Amino acid sequence: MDPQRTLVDTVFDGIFEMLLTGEIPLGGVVNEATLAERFNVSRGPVREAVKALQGRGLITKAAYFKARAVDLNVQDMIEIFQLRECVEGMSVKLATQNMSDEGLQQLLEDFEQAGSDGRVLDVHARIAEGSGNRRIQSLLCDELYYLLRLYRARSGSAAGRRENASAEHWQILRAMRARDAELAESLMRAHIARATEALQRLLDAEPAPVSDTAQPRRNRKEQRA
Amino acid sequence: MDPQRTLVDTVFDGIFEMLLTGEIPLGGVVNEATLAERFNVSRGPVREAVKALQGRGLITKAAYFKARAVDLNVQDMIEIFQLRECVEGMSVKLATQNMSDEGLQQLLEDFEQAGSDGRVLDVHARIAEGSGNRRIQSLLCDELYYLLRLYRARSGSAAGRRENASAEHWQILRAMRARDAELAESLMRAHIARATEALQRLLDAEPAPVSDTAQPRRNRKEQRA
DNA sequence: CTACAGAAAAGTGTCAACACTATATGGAAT
DNA sequence: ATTCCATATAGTGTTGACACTTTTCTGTAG
Repeated sequence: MDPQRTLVDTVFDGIFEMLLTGEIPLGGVVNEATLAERFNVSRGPVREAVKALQGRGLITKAAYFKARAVDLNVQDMIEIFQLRECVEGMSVKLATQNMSDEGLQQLLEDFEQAGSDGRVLDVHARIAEGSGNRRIQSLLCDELYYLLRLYRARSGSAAGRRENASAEHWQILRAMRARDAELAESLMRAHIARATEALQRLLDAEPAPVSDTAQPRRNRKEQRA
Repeated sequence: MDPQRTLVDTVFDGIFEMLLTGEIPLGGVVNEATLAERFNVSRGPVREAVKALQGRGLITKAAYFKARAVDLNVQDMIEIFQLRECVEGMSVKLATQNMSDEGLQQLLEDFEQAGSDGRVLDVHARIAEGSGNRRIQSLLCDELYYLLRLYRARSGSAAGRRENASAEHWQILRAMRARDAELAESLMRAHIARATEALQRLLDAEPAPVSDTAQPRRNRKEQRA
């Protein structure tokens, strides 16, 4: 009666964990046979898990070539935050229009309870849920979520998290309660744009990225999609 | 030396074609063994292709349950267009800021050449390319592209395509040439929002969706994620 | 006739072996 | 020493068989 976890799910989580801890370095190769042995499964489930991770953008791979973990640099994060800026903006706009008074009240109370830090990301997830748009919710909470987690885990977790984020969240929630969708969207976009700017400064200051890639010497045919 | 097509790619395209033509009806079941026989391959490649299609949102599936083709209704399309509205807006904003004068000039000329209709979607793709944000480009041109194509193919292709889209495209391109990023974004968002409104009218008028699902009777345990 | 339980059938998940491709190795020619 | 080619090795792609779960079928009790 449990949601029936298959081996692919286990291996998927396992590989993601290995990425988080750095057991698989960013940009490092991902060997099917090794992983199969590691998890005591056949190569089949590993292949499917790798393909799923590929779909989430965490692993890159071309036919007959070894798979590599994604090499997250600051530029990539900036692009992700640019995408988040507009989507989170639309998310809060729709949520402001669609959420019930009760739901909004609940959200405010829960946020008050949780305290300033701790579960900052939860606010964004709750808003995405309230948007009523499942595709936006999936994009923010599933697809981009893994990339953000991975980056924060491997980059010292400082980047992206900021001091006055909590105050900005309060501003957004107030705009939502006032049912001012346009304002809420503007505030949210500014909220995320500020994080993007922090990344931009990081990029200007430090040319060498977070990656711990053991850059292999390029082989003849490797310049392929 | 070719980009090395694997059987998974072939089957992926084949299944997508079957969805476009309606050989697999929307919401219909997708049987691994049948498809394997159809394409003269083993079930392995089929499984991986199905998983890839699942990643693109074209097929839904839970462990040990039969896979089903997505059942695209108007509500789903509205949600996709809401997402597109904000992302295409950001896309054109970034493109206006980042594209070179030469690239922009080229884009204008190509659009003039192509005539009013024909390759309307190409403009959006070119702009996404010019945004310099690979994640936005991938979202618009890869992930959402398949869903749009499928919907247009199976819904009589009328919805989403509008008469004065070409004029609106010209407006956007003019704003880009004037390097007015804010205006370009506003125009693009309005451009797509108009399509969303058309869908909204469709939803109000016609409660019965496009789907040709042969709704199977619910089984005991099927209420699962 | 309907509802339920158990057995049969169909379908999905997993595995281990084999086929194909890319990478690494070693030697010959320059 | 360096470059090139042939060969060996490692790794990925594919397959068919088997294990597990779901779905359907069938008979029985109410």
